[in-house]
Amino acid sequence: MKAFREFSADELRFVEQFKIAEQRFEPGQTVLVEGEKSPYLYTVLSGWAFKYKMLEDGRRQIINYALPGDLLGLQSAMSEPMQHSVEAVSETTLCVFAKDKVWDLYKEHYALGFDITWIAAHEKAILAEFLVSVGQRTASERIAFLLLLLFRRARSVGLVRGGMLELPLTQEHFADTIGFSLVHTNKRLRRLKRAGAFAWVGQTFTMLDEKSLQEQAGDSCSVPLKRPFI
Amino acid sequence: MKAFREFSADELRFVEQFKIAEQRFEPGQTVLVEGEKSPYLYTVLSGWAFKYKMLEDGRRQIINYALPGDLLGLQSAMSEPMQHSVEAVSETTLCVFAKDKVWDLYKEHYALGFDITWIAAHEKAILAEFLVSVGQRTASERIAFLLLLLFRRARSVGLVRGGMLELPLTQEHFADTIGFSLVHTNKRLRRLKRAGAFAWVGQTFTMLDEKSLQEQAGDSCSVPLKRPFI
DNA sequence: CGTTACCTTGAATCTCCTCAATACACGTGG
DNA sequence: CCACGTGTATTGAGGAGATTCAAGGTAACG
Repeated sequence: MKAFREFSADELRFVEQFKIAEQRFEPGQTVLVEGEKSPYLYTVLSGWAFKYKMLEDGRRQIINYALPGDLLGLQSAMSEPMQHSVEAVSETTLCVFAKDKVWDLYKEHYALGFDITWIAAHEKAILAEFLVSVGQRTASERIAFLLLLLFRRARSVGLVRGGMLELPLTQEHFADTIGFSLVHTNKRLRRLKRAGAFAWVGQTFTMLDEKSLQEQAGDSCSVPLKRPFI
Repeated sequence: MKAFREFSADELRFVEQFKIAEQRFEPGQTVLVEGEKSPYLYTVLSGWAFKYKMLEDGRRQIINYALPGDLLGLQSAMSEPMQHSVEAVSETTLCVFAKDKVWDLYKEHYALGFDITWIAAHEKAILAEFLVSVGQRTASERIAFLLLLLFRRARSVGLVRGGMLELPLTQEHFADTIGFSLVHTNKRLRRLKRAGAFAWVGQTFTMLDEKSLQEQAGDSCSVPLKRPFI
């Protein structure tokens, strides 16, 4: 849980009493709902979740994925209603914090406050990357880019062993992330598979040629991956 | 410049010595470059700017617009290289801060640190809205949505007088924001104009029927607009 | 008066969407 | 054990939507 930055003894003590509980969510279960205020702030301990927004007619856009170490509910921790919903993909364990102590965190442990800002800025960078992808890249590029991004993020938190990764997402998740229909996503994904830079059978993703995949993504996947906090 | 939150006397004093200078940029001038580190942190005092990323082959995605009150260069203020470039649209005046004092800000004025996090979280919300737009909405919806968003943000900082707004953007900016070609953007924009919810002649945008435009945007334009800091 | 920047429009082509059908794995209940 | 439903993956066909290419128009500016 604290594989990111070395805390001081003081900070450790604070974080420990800041933590309320751990909570488990089943696949498909909703963690947070757009428009509601949550009294809690979460971090992911294990599992995959995703943030999304829906339009009235059912269209869904996945905003970002949450892997171990990521924050959930920062807006609501700042007394704003949630701007998106969050759903668990796999079985997911979250660490629950009391949002009413966030203020104390800034007051008494400014370094932690700085870290939270850093995380928010970092997530902005990821959203910007997604935006470039959805706005400018072709279907194949978007898929390659998303696979690459997820693989690298997963690797950076130790989820990749021997080039293999347990990837619990469906093609529908992919479609709703890259902004194409499920059918079209499927067709382009099949083509990419045949190109051979990766294998994806069942829930097991295997990276075979990362450099090649990066070329198919139109290069540039430049998301920084280290993270300082919690 | 401080139309957002009431500062304490202490905070005011800090912000004033935190501020280094004011700097003016001409239309088209580049403020920050992706990949570089800037020793400064900026806020917009007047004018319009935009944040964007480019792909190698020249495709450009506009990430967000910066209006008076917005922060520029937060990542670089946290010792990270810039994740996007920034360019001035109109003549723009920026307030320049020393990034090496950001740490002091968190240490001695935690409320300001909290505000910065708030701003970052708020911009995440805007990026998420853009992502939904580019990923899910039709061309017409995207244009209507963007017009609505810009109009409301401009209004919230006092740039709208009598339903009229000086809008210095070109259709190319629009195209690169919503993820369509310039030609197609033009055709759909003309149609929207004929629908009559707004007028846009030269650089003058006039809102005629905000509710109607919101309907054409597929409703929901739910971006919060108040802002606490600087 | 020529250049530049921006807006506008048509035609041909290609991408992507929708509809529809099939296939497979899984779990459940008869 | 098998029939059945459900969720996911796959593929084809036809049509809507977007792209590119190309051409023309206007206004501003030196």
